[in-house]
Amino acid sequence: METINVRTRFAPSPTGNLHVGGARTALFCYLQARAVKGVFILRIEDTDLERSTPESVQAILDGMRWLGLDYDEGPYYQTKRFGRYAEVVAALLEDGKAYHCYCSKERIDALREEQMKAGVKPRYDGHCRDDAEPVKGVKPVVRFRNPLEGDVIFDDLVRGRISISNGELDDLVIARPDGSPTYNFTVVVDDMDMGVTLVIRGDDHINNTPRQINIYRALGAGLPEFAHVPMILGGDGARLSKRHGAVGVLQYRDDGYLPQALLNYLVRLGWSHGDQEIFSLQEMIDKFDIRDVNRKASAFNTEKLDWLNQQYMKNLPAGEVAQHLAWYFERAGIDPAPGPSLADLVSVQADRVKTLREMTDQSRVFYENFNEYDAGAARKHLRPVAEQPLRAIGGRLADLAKWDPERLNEAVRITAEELGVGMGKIAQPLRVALTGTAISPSIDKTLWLAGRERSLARIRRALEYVMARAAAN
RNA sequence: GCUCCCUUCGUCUAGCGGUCCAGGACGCCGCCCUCUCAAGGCGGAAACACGAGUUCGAUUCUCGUAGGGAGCGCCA
Repeated sequence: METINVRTRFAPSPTGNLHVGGARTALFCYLQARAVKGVFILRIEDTDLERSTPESVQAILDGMRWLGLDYDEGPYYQTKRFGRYAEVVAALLEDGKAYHCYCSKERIDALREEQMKAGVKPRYDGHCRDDAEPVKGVKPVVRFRNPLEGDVIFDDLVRGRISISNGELDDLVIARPDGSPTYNFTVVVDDMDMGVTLVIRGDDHINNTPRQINIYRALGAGLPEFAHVPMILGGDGARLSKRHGAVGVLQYRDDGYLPQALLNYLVRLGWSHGDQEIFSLQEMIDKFDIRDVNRKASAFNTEKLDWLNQQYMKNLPAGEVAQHLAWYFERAGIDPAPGPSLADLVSVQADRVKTLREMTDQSRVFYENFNEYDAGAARKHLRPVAEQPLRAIGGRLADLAKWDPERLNEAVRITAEELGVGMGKIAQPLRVALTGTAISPSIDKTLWLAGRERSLARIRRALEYVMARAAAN
């Protein structure tokens, strides 16, 4: 595997958005290719015309790009390769390695039902396998002539040796009456034509592998290596589905996660490197080996993703995080121009929130005016006793030479000392005055982000509120 | 039903016969810090599914049992 040009591929079918399970498979394919300086191919398996949609194709492409999983070849589309599949089917037919089958769906269904009832594995009985009579008016399907005897054995890079008897397999349909090819056939032709040397895919395909291997052999093609990675389950241990909420990669983007964080979370699902939790993309590439992947399905845990996301928000350069944040601001309709730089904002907010979306929501107040005070916060902190502290700090701030966190902190501290009260007596009313709520960054940082003009105006407004309230009593 | 596969704290995992009365991380609990919320520091509770073997010795090897997953399409 490490000696010659490794070629991996990610081959999703565009019947929905790129979900986290697929994204992790794509990540593994990507990492393995990069780790050995191989080639990573993207192929869209869109032979199911009924369920494939252009929107899904776009969602997959967008998801890949957002994650930064760039591919070296593709995207290839199976729908553009129908001519090639027909050619291979014809060759197989010619060689007697496939045959026409005229059995009706009704017959097949009845057969299956019978077999299930008899307690055996349902499979095609080979009715048309040998010299079947063409049935007038029936367009036949093409079936692959699977070997009757022997076992198919392969050494899966993550599962180890897997063996299944040909007696368990049947003659699968490789082309429908209209000539369109089926999945198990197209993958083989594509992987062969595209020179794929390592097939990494979900372990829901493990049962398909033996029959695909038989097709490779019939085609006289060399076998790629296989690595079947376990699935990702929902937080409740059940198979991941829409009822688990966010399953699409782009949903995580919309919810405020950094692509680095999601990638980091995903790579640690089923893979590890000692006790290390945080991996840059480069570290993943350097340390990843598909053979180290676990066999067990793992449950998706949003709390840990949240933690990772915060780690990234805190530790990435603020300017880099700010670039992502700008996207959320735009989406939320916030103009960043009248407020602090987004990098400054990130440096203050990163360790207080889990997502960029939360950061956006909690930062609006530094860019736009708020309409009213949070009722509970105002009741508790904007009381008549707050008048003196607010006046004192307001006066001191107005004269402050330079508006930076150090000086601001000092101003609040000195004011508290002069009034002979604790920091909280100044900070809390001030916090509510500045943000409308009792929750915000430390008071010096809050002042800093709000800026001089805005802060002074809001202190005046709070004083009016306090006095009006006093007068009302 | 049949075939294939899986099984260490709630979750993600380390462990590749003795170093394990099982280590790390998230979460949880407690304490500290503190102008709110966080972040941070310190500490704590928490797991080898079960039963037989093999072995001087099994979390680690083998076989069963139980539980779970996937597949059995003219879907991919």
